[in-house]
Amino acid sequence: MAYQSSALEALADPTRRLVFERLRHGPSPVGRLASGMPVSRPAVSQHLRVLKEAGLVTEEQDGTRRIYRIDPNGLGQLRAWLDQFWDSALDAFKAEAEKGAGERKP
Amino acid sequence: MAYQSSALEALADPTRRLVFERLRHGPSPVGRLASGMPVSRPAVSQHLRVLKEAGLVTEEQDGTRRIYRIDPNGLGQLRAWLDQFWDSALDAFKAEAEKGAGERKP
DNA sequence: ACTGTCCGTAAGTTGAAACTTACCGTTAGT
DNA sequence: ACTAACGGTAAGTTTCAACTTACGGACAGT
Repeated sequence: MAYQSSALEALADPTRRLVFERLRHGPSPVGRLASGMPVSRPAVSQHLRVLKEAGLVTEEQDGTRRIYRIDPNGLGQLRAWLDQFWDSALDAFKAEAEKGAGERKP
Repeated sequence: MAYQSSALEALADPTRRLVFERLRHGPSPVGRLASGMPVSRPAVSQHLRVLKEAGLVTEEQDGTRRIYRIDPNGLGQLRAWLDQFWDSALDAFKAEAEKGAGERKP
């Protein structure tokens, strides 16, 4: 908890979303992620740090490189938060609709 | 489409999330939303505009006030995007796990 | 018509975050 | 040991968004 917020903030940035989407298809070292990106490698590195702190990716060392991959955990928490929100919002919507119908003919 | 991104960016801001969470329990005019908030009423107004442009809330005029309420539409799109992401990420995860198992005994 | 309430918008300030370049440590290969 | 590849971190710049105050327009009641 208080974890979805950082995940939300992490995914808000377009460049970071691009990094994340590249990881969607499988793990990758930093250099490969950065190549073909509109920003420099250090920038990608910094984005990866944010994603990691948000629990959205994990890092694994392999020799001189660091392999990053998506962490289903963080994504799951975000999904849970959204679902909960979705449910209560729909409840409020329904309750209000019924109330409105009651007021229509007083 | 290209709608989840603005929704994501909208919900990334803590104050805006606070506004949105207040609407979670039912519709409200701006003044009531702003009262008891850590920011001024104009600030809340500006946040509501962003939420509206992201398709997360709707606005209805009632005399001199504007009633804001959550728009399930925007929330649904965001949820759909996340679900899709979730699915493909899990697929990649599974595929990689199998590949890893195959490499374990070559 | 006058007054008060409600709220959106304009204009300006400020702090944070997304970049860049430069640098350094670590690992692997020869 | 030397060298090259890989990538994290420091420092500095710049852009942008979140706020403030000030203002004005629309509606409701008297």
